[in-house]
Amino acid sequence: MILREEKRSLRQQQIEAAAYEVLEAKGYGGTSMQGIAKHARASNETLYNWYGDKQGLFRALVTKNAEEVKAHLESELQTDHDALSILGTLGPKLLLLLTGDRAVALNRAAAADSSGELGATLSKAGREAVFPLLERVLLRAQDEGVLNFEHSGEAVALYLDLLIGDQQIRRVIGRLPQPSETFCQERSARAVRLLRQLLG
Amino acid sequence: MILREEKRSLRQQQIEAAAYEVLEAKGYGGTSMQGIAKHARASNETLYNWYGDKQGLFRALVTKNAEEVKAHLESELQTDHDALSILGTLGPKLLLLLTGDRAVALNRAAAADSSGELGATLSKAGREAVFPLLERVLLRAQDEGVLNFEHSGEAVALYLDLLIGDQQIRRVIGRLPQPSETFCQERSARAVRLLRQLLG
DNA sequence: GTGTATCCGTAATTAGGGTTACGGTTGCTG
DNA sequence: CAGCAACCGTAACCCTAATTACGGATACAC
Repeated sequence: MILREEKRSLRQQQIEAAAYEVLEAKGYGGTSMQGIAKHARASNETLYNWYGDKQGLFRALVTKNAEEVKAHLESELQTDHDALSILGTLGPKLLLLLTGDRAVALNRAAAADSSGELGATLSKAGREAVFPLLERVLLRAQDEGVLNFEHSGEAVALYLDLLIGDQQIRRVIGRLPQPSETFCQERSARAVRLLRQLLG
Repeated sequence: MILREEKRSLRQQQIEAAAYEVLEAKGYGGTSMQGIAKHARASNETLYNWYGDKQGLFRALVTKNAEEVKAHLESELQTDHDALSILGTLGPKLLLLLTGDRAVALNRAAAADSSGELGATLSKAGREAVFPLLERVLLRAQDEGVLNFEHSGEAVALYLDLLIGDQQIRRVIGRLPQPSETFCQERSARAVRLLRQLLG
């Protein structure tokens, strides 16, 4: 006997999954509420009742995706491995998520959103949420005597430059395919190696 | 007595300038041929006669912008300064151009273009054209005994990671304002400093 | 079983945009 | 000057999409 709230939540997940399929297949410009409704076997009226308007639906997509990413990465922090091992696990995952089809589609939506709202949401719940996680890891590395830096914020920014660089924008404009897990592992290992050279 | 070709070229520049104004103000999704025509005090018919269709107009914008950027940077290479001085001049300019309003607008257009054509044009005439310029500078730095690397392509990629990092995507999704010239100078200097630490 | 809220499938309304077309004006050439 | 090409300003055609509305079906509560 599923509760009403749970049933609705389940239905919303189905609708949101359908939205991602349409978004990834057709881009933001090619994604209509009607298209999503049809794909999800839902009605326009339900979408508008639940999300308010198109922007509201996309706000929900961005917000929930970022929460999932954050939770996923945060669970990596619950280990008592040493900091560089955590980076070795976290780095490839982060890069893979940020360059995955879903993230690319959401970034494209944000690029097309002239209100700036989706970009703000994407960034606040994305990079800006991940930043303090990474900060904790790098501070742990400093406690362990592996890295040495004065400003933890700058150390994190450097790590992100080395890990991500311009991979995202090149994905978003369609110039890079989705990277393999091997590539992400290698690029993450390179980032850690270079970080140690610079801050070790 | 202006020649007919020159007059047309001049008129095209006016139309393209108007296109940029609309594009930067309203984003790609909010930019219509009618809007550009009106802003440029031109007719739809002229636009379609000269550019073929909307995609053709944007292709021209991307292509011409990239040519200008490349020529601008290439003129920096015609000096016989030492390599790191050239990087000191080239780096800030490149970063400033890549994060300027025009580049951001074009990247947004490319992100919205599901054909992938604008992204390909943007990248081929942008990053992929600048890459060999930078390669020549870094090879010059190696000749001068300042840097030492095995693969010049990797050295250039590292430099771009350090110079640009994720500045572009964050501009494109609306999370960063246009950076100041001072910021670009500082970030360029940091990139050179870190490059020397890693490859010096 | 009855009543009601919710949802689906479908359609309508409104607005906007890509592209083409047209009458009139302008500019150039012979 | 006459003829013609090119361009402007305007409108038309066709299509798409955001949002709202409606009849009917479904599910739930009493």
